[in-house]
Order: sequence, then structure tokens, then C-alpha cells
Amino acid sequence: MPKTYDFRAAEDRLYRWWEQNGWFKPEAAGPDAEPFVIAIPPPNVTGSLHQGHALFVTIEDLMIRYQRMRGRAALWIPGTDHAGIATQLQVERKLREEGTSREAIGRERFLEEAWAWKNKYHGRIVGQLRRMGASCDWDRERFTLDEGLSRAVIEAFVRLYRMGLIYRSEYIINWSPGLQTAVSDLEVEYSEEQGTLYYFKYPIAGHSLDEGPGKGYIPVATTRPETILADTAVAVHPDDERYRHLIGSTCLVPILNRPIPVIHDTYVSMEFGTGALKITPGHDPSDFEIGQRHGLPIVNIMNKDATLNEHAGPYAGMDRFAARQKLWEDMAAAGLVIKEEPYTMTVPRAQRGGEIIEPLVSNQWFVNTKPMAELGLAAVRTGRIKIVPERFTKVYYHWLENLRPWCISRQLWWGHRIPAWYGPDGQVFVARSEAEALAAAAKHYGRPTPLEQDPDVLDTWFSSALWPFSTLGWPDDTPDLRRYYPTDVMETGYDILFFWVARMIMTGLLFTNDIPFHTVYLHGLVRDEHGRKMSKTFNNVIDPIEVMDEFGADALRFTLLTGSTPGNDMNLSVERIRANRNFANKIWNAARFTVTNLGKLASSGTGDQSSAPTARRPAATVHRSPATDHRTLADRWILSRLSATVAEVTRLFEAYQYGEAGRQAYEFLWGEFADWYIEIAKGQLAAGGEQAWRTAHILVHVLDQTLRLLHPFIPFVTEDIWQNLRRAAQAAGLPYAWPEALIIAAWPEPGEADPAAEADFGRVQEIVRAVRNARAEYNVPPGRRIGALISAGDHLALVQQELPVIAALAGLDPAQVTLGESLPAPAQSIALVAGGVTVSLPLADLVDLEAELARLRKELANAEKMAAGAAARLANPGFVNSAPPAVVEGARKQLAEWEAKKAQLQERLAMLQGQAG
RNA sequence: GGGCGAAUAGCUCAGCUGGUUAGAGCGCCUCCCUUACAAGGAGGAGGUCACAGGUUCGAGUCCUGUUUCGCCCA
Repeated sequence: MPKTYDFRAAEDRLYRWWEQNGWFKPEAAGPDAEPFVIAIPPPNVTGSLHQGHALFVTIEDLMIRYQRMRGRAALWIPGTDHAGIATQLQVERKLREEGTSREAIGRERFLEEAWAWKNKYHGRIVGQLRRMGASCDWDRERFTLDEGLSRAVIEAFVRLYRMGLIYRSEYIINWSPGLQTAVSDLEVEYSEEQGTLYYFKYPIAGHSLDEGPGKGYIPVATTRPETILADTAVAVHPDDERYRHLIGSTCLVPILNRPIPVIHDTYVSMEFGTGALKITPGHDPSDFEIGQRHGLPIVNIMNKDATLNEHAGPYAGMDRFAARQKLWEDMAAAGLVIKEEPYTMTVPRAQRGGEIIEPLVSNQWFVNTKPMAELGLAAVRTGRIKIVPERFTKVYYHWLENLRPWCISRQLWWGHRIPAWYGPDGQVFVARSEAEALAAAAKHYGRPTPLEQDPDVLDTWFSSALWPFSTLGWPDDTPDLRRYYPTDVMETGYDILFFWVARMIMTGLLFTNDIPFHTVYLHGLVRDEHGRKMSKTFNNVIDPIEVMDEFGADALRFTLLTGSTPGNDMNLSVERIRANRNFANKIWNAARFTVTNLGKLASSGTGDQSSAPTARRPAATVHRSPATDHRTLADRWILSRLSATVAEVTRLFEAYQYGEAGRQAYEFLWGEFADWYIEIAKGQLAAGGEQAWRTAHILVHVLDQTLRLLHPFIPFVTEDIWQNLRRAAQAAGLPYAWPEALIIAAWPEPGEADPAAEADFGRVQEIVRAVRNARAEYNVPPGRRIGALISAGDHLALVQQELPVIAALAGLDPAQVTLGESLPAPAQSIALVAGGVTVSLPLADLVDLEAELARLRKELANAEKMAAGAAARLANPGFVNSAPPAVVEGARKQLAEWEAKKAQLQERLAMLQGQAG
């Protein structure tokens, strides 16, 4: 094995190997395995991988790989989204660059262009998902506009229509003038912006402005003066003394002099503005509602491109903002202007593009989502569907409880064409195909009648809403649908809880009579290292592809997984990715150590069958009987720690605490296995014979199990290492059951805990740390082996047995170590009280008596504080009676340890003080 | 206006159902190219866990309020 891990050589090779062996397919688990299914949140087919994708790919792949290792028939259905608006904009831009336009080439050719565009970019995004290690079943890949999914969309539309849940209606919608289409409520964002509140006089018919407010005119304020041209009423509050006498009279629309009534409505706020409200049902959602209540006519003054139309009189043809200015000037000239004042207003802007949205009345298709919302609410309320983190359930409820009709028609070409046809008289025929529609028309009219299909397409989210079952073959009753539906987990960002998750739940319940998944796992947004949104303008984008080029996919994956907690945004920094690249290299080298030593052992000839029978046993036996045989303390300790880690990591996986699970495995591999066990293993391997074989076996076992725990996080490096380990172990003749690949290896089961070994080894660690610390403090050269005098008290047997380990790790010379139960320490030495023993380091040349006294007093003060703390707790009857016995027992042990330490320190101090005095 | 989240070391963050001396990475200081790894090793400095109350034998963790920042909905 080379000295550093080369992810460049490994990633692509391993991915292809896994895929070619069919391990991404659920069938690899056998026909009886219980399925575990995730449907991918389909990325925009023409998009490019960003950190949001990287995060969901990583989390979902982790879930899939974990369940696969647990023996489930893991199926991750990949796919892409046609992303109506986004894609159409891209293709239109391309056409513009070629000097043409969609209008010029027509619908059919435009769609050809769009498909070509899709085909061109599909490979890019899919290749990027693979690059991340996504273990999807690519044979089951779907696209929202492919034949099967289109059938699902038509079926859903037709069924909803027949149930009366889809209808066509004139209603106020959000119009995007730039995109030239309607968008849904969710696609509008509201921003607080500095604007102007315009005050003006609404003239009362038959009176002169000179008669003043309440007689000649009504003062009114608006933020959008151009909409005055579409006013169809002026409204006042019925209780408003200033205006109530005017109710029923007639006003004249400025400039146009169109008569409109003065009405009353309690919606009007007497405090805001002038207390009188102009009503524009054609261009304001609230006014639309008022208009409906009062039966007001609707005037539409706007064209699709936000210029004004013929109803705007002299302003026809002008842009909305130019018209605003011109109208205001004309009104000023006519003496209608009162004043202007600065005003902070809420401006609706398009989520995509950011232009100002115009509310206007238009004929569109809507889904009445109310009945489905009830189903969606019940599914979560009864616990059939669980949302992680739980706090999002409240958000979910609130949204579903206040659901408005969903506008699903889009004036685009790229998408699912609405399956509705119109007869010559406007009669609507909704059908699964044109033939079916024509047949219905023939029946309706009594003769064959030509029909015109609705030119609009459906909101992209309409097809996405069917994703968990349409990808499995619905509406057909396919084997996949039967075996893999409902899916298990829907993992996606909290930002599309409404857009997507809620709608999938609703349609799933309606069409499949089942929940589409039992768990919704929501992740947060990926931001830059200081919490700012990544954007090209800030120049703070961390491109996942660039990062993978530099540090490897595993480094990025591990960073994304361990840097976040469910539902919370995460800040990503390149430094952290670099640190995790180093982690991959650390595992690589721990394995290199093991592999190298296996090779040495095998070639040394000390490990043949006859000479080392006890070492040649299956891993399971080594694992399950940690206290047997000739195992060293370190062996027993690392096996016990492995068991604890396996149990803990598994528990955290089950609790969706993936970040913490990864950190635990990291800490075990680096902080315990590499830092301690490998160092000790060096001595055990040098001992040769059975001892060496046993050590090798444990090294292999611990590494194997830890690689399994880490595989869902960092699949490439773990598989690569594991294959090296497997080869080396097999070449060395080590008896061990090896599956073919780590990706399909079984998830580890925890072995038994060995608390005695952990306690004893803890003492060894404390002693080693204390000596290392003293060496550093007294600047003992690292290479210099020093002597020691150890008073071990009750722990004599332990220290005696572990002396070689302690000496090796702490840089002691065993020949110069004196060991006893209680030994008088030389005056010119440093006394360390640790792990229940006193270690005296005879550093005569380095010791400063006063400094040593000060150090010991500081230590003693700390020990006294700790002992007093423990004693105080134990003296409290409330603690002894109500705390769990294990906690009380722990406190007792602590107290004993600190008391012992106190005594040892006091003894040493007394001796030194005697000397000094 | 309603709701949610965050506030812990210089920076970025963990800390799950309350229970030893609150952890990590990066940065910083000292030492070391020791035969797995300098993408490394050993040691160290650095925190009144935003603030004020409360519950509890015990609070970074639970409750109430306050402040600051962010997000969602209207």
C-alpha cells in the first residue's frame, strides 16, 4: 500500500465495480429481504451539482448503505426533474443567442430543442451524482417527462377532474410578466422595500373638488397609482363618521372619469392611510375578495407583458411603471394630488428571477386541495407519517390548515400538456388522450367535432407530487409498485416541505390509498463558513466538484454529514473538508500498518497452523469472548471499546443522529484505535509467535468492524482499505470470514463490554499521560528514556503486568524502573499522582524544589476541591436517595479516588517540605 | 402580527432521554521528520455554556421572561 491514500485512483474504479456487480440493486439482497426504499428528490435535469444536492445525496446514500448492510433490499430510485420554467428559460436563451426565439420556431420545434437540451445536460448531473458515490439503482432511473410518468400525470389530472377537485376558473393569480406565465402562491416571495404612499383626491360625481374632503372628494392613498385606472369602487368602513354619509354615492375614476360606487366593508381600516380604500378587484388579491363580496365588476388594465391595455385609456401601451409616473403627473395637473410620503411596503417578487409579480385576474386551472389536506393532516396527526425533526410538524399543520386553491396551469411549452380539449363553443373535454376527448365530443355534439387542446402545461410540482409512486409504475399495478411501495423515507430540504413533501403526502393518500413514506427527514441549507448564503455575487460558493477534485468525495461527504444536525442549516468550510481528507488518510495508514505486519508475520514463518492454533479462529470467537485466552489488557480494552462504539453508532443511526454517529466512529478510530491500540500492538507484534498472531487478528477485526461502521459515511476509502485488508488477511492465512465487498458486508453487532479492562486500561492511560506531561513540562528530550520509581499500592499487580506497555508509551527505561507497593521517593524527583499510583521521576538535574512544591500544591488544591465536591453530594440525602444507584456509586468511587490522590500528594508534600525546611 | 431556530474556546460547530473535571476540527504556544501516517506524533494555553429568574439532590441540557441574529407564515 502506498504511503498516502489516492482517492483519484480509487473512486471511479470502485463505483463501477459496485455497479457492475449489481450491488446497487435491491435484488442483491434476495427475494425475502424486507425492502427499504428512498425516492430521490429529482434534481433539475439541466442543473449542475451544488452543495444542496451534495448534502441530500450524501444523507440518502448513507441511509441506503446502512440499510443495505443491515440486510434490507435497499432501493434508491434515481431520477431527474424537467424543471419547467428553469429549463424553458435556458432553451430560450440559447435560441436568442442563435438569433431566433420560441415564437419564431413554433411549439413543435421548440420542444425538439428542449429535448435535445435535456439530453445534452442529463449526463452531467447524473454523472455528478455518481461522483458523490450515490448507490442508486440506475436501471430504475426516471424522468418526470418520460412516457410512464406522463401517463401518471394525465391519470392523476383526469381523476382529480372527475372527482371535482380540479377546475378551471377566472381568479386572481400571480402573474410573472418576465416569464409570461402564472405562478403559484408558493413561487412568490415578499420583500420589504422602500416605496411611496401616494395620497390623492377621489372626485365625487356631481360635486366640485373645492367642496373639500367628504363633500367634493374622498382622500385615498395607494402604493400603486396605475391601478387607479382599474378601480371599480371606493370602500369605507361603515362606522367611519367621516365618510358614512357618502356610502351609495358615486365617484369618478381620475382621468378616465368612469363612475364607480362608494361601498362599505369592515375590511377597511379606519386608521390606515386616509381611512378610505380604492378597490381594484382586477389587480389586488384582497380587493378581489372584496369585489366578490360586493359583486363588483373586474377591470383588467394589463397586458401579459405588464404594459397597459386599452382599458387604461390614454395610458394604453405604456409600461406599468412609466404609466404610474405619467398618470401621477396628469393627476397633479388636474389638482387631484394631495401628497406623497415615503413608505415601507411589501413587494411580491418572483422566486425565480426576482421581478415584481403582478396580481391579475385570469382563466387558470386550479386544484381544490382542501379534501386532500384533510388526509394529509390526519396521516401526520395519527403518527402514520413521522417528520424528523419533530418541530416541523407544526409548520406542516399550519400550512395544510390554511391551504388555498393551487394554480397548476403554466403558460409554458416545456412540461406536461394539460389533458383538456375545447369544443367550438368552449365546452371542455378532459380525457386521457385526444382520441378519448374526440369520442366524448362526438357523443356530446352528436357528430364528430374538431377540438383544440389547452395550450398550457402543468406546474412542475404537479408531476413531482406523484413521484414516490409514479416512479414505481403507477397507475399500473406493477411488481415494483407492489414490492417497493410505500417507500420508507423521504429525505429532502425543509425549504420544500410545502412545495413537495406535503403534496406528495396528499396525492399519495388520494391515489394509492396509502402513505407514500412513513418518515420525512428534513435537512437544512448549506451556507458558507460564516453562515452567509452561497452566491456568485459574494464569491463564496464552494463548488462540490472542485472540492472533490481536491480532497475526494469522502472528505466532502464526511464533512456534510458530521457538520450538521437534522433540520438545521450548516456552515461549510474548506478547512473542515481538508481535515476530513486527513481522516481518510489516517484510516488508510492504520490499515497500512496492519497490512504490512500481516505480511511480515506470514513471511516470518512463525504463524503456521501448528505453531499458533489459538490465534487461528474465526473472528466471531475472538470477538465474543474478550476475557478468555491470553489476551492482553490492551486487547481486551480495544474490543470492549469497539463493542461500545458499535452499540452507540447503531443507536445513533436509529435515532437519525448521523452526525453524532460519524463523530463517534471518528473518535474511536483515531483517538482510541490509532493513538493507543496500534502503539501497543507494535510491542505485541514484536513479541512474535502466538502473541503476534493474536494481535494481528485483533487489528484486523477492529479495523474490519470500524470500516463497516464508517462505510455509509465514506464509502470509497473504506471499501478500498477493506479490500486491501481482506487480501492481506487471506494471503497471511488468517482465518476470517470475508464477504466479497464491504458495500454488502453485514452491519456489526456489538460484542460484550469488559468494564474491568476499561477501568484498568484507564489507569494505564492516566499514568502514561502524567509521565508524558511531566516530560514535556521539564523539557526531557523525546528520545531520552528515563527511570522511575512507582509506588503502586493496590494496583501493584496491574502496573507490574502492564509495565512494558507503560514504559514503551511513556518513554521509560524498564531496566531503571523500580516497582513496589510503597517506596520512599528520592528527594530530587518529580512525584506524579495518577491512576491511583505515585510515579517518581528522578530528574535530579532538572528539579527545582520550589517549583515542584508549587506544582504539588496546585494539584492538591484541585484534588481537595474535587473530593469536597463529591463528598458534598454524597452528604446530601436528596442525592443519595433520588439519584440512580449507578450515579451514586460513581460518586463514591470518585470520592475514593480523589481522597487517595489527596493522601498521596500530602505525603509527598510533607516529605519535600521537611527537606526544604 | 403569529410561529420556529440559533446564541457554548479566537473561528466553525458537537454535546442525544438532566448525572464524573463541557468536547472536536481549524487557529495559537512548546517539542519531535521515533521503523502506519508531517495529510503525522507528544504536550499545552484558551470557555462565569447570551442575560435574569425558576424547577430539581443535581441544569449547557427542562420551564418562564429578556436581548441579539436568522428563517418561515400572514
